[in-house]
Amino acid sequence: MAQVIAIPRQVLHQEAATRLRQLIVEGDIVAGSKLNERALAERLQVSRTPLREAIKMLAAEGLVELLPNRGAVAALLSEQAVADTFEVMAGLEGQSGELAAQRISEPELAEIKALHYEMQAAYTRRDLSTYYRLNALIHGLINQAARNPVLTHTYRTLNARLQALRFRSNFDDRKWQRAVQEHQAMVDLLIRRDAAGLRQLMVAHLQHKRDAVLELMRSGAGLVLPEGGLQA
Amino acid sequence: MAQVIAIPRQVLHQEAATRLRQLIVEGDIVAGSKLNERALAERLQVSRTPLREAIKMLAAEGLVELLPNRGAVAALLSEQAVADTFEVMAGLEGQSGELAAQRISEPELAEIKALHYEMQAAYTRRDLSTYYRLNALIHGLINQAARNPVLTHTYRTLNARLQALRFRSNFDDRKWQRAVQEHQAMVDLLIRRDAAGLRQLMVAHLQHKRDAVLELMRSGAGLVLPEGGLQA
DNA sequence: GAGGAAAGTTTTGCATACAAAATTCAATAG
DNA sequence: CTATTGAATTTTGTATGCAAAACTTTCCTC
Repeated sequence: MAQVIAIPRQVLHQEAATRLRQLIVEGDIVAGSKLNERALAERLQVSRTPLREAIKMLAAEGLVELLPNRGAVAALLSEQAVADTFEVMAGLEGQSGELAAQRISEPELAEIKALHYEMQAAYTRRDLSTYYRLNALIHGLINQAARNPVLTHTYRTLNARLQALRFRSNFDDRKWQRAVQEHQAMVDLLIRRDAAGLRQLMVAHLQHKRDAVLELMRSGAGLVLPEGGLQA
Repeated sequence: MAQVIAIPRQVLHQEAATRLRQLIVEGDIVAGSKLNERALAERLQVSRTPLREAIKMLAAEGLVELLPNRGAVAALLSEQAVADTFEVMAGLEGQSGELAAQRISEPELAEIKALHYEMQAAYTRRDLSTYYRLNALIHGLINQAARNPVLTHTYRTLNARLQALRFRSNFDDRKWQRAVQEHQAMVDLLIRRDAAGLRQLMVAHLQHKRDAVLELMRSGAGLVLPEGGLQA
């Protein structure tokens, strides 16, 4: 029997959804901007039919807002919506921490420790980009360690909305330092398998992050603007 | 200027999504069954295009599972998936309770009290159907009182998946009685604005509900089967 | 009768065509 | 110059047609 060579090429609407999600989360499509179907279809090299299906999926994920008869826009979060989202994220992170402390394996914990040291190095160098990448990885691993796919999915979906904001909230060095200290405490609590303690810490950690982001939103600074910045 | 008479007729893909969601959540479409596009389009009186868009939305909500090149099926939750979903729901309900205790208004509290008494009446009559309706209303109002639309949306989405199971978990009278007692305690804690207490209680309440549902799933009983039941 | 290939049928996935709604733009009245 | 009306254009929403994949049935071999 001939070996089945599986070409893993996804169906087009999945492919389109993945790429469009990436465009929005990474800020290539600016929050609030209109999604022109013809232009996007051209850009993604698909016809409008699978693209529209992809847009509907992202709308259900909250990354896109549908305006009946007027198409779709990349979701733009109000200050209140950001606060609300962080409030829920704090709960989900708290639960992640609580469950992770109960369920994490030694290899997982070792990896988190290693990433934590790398992150400390990035902090010492004030390398914000690397810091952010490692920070996201650590939070993701803690979430994974909670061993609950529904929690992971819910967490990732909400997180994508926040990432689409493209904020970089630790420009304030005092806050940045506190975040690093909190991360150190997370590792310690994980080692001690202190579920209640880790929950509490992660809720606080997220609240601090929320405060930093809201402060930046209010000041209008810190948001990574697209090429060309804002037009008058 | 002539008054604008808004005919609130939704666009077809929204209409289709709403009706298909209802069909799945209410059990008219059995969990695990295949969604035939032609047949469904016929049933909903739309063409396949908006129906497919609706299916993609429900897939993103977790009510439908997409099988590439093989269409879609109404999501069927494994025992593990049910346990995971309840675990997250417990966290969301706990947070709802915590926030509601801090933010609920007097009229909202009064309405919850009233519904609670009605629910006690339904319990006394062992009127399961009315009990379930009121129970869902009360949980929904507590969630609303938390004043966080993101929390509400997340809660509703996950809840829809569980509702699609069509379980009726309080056949065991002891468990049913405990649930009613817990509801009484919820009202008391809301009156005292005891946020931490209500969080704790609602987490426990959901854990008990999870246990009851899982027990029913394992026994195979208690699930409301479609007309005709299971075929061999 | 079991197993398996091949033809036939159904169903999904995608592109396209067309209708309807919204937007743009120009012309004109005030 | 502003506002408003209405035509022209663009864009969205839906239906349909066709190709490819999956599924079913038939028929043949052993």
